[in-house]
Amino acid sequence: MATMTAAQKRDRARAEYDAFIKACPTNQLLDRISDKWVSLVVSALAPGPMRYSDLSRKIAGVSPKMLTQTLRSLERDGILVRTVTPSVPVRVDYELTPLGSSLALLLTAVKDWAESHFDEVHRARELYDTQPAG
Amino acid sequence: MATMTAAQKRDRARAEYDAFIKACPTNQLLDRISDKWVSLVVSALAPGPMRYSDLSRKIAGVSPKMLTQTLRSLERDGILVRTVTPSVPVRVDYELTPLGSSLALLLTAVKDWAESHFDEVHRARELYDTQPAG
DNA sequence: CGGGATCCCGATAGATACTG
DNA sequence: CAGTATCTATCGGGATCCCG
Repeated sequence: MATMTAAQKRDRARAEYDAFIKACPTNQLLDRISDKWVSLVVSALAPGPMRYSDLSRKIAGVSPKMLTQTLRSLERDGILVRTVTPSVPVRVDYELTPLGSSLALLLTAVKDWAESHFDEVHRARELYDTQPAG
Repeated sequence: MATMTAAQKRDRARAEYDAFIKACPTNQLLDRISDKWVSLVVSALAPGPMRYSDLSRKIAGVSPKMLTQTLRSLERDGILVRTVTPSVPVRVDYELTPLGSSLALLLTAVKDWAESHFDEVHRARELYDTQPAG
């Protein structure tokens, strides 16, 4: 059993760590924001409501599965609302909630940071890449 | 070949879309921020420099591989600096750069948003989950 | 039109073991 | 102590088919 000690210690550490992560709202929402499609959907909806097919056209590279999946999770989180109009061909509209709009603002802040520091990062990368191995 | 048309169309769309993504600094940095370990490392280093082993202890659930990988990419991006002290047991310190500190600030903003809206999201989720299927 | 269900694959996180 | 190398399990995500 002595050989498992280290692994088990880390296991326990991870358990505590996981609890921390779960308890921490930041990380919960961080991986929501981080999701590639989430930011695109939120940005796409920021100007106003859109239909499903409009979204899939505007976002272009997304598969129906991921679009639906993203929309559902965002709906669940109260980021947007889904409105079904039972016309002959069903019509579904998606629209940001106030919460969603505030998320859009946060994403804007991230975007601003990214844009204002992008060249710095870029230069750092080039410098790093030209370094000799040692 | 006619059967591939739809897929190929989407493929081309994805290609253009990918180009857009690559050109857009926001997305580049967004998936940096979004990375689970990045936020933890940056937060850990915010108060001051730390050694490799200190980091691995403080962050707890991380494997050496991921820690190194994360540290390297952050170093490359100019978020932190790596200082090697060739003592008898080698000593390596990691420290945030000014750029890294500004990233820490951004993460704080994200954290603030997350904390102030977490209960909203939580309520939305509960509401959503209690909805009957239809 | 707007999805749900299913299968499948490539990427990647993480464990483990070894090295300077 | 500070990593590196390798292998595997997991999973996001795309393709496809089908339903309401």
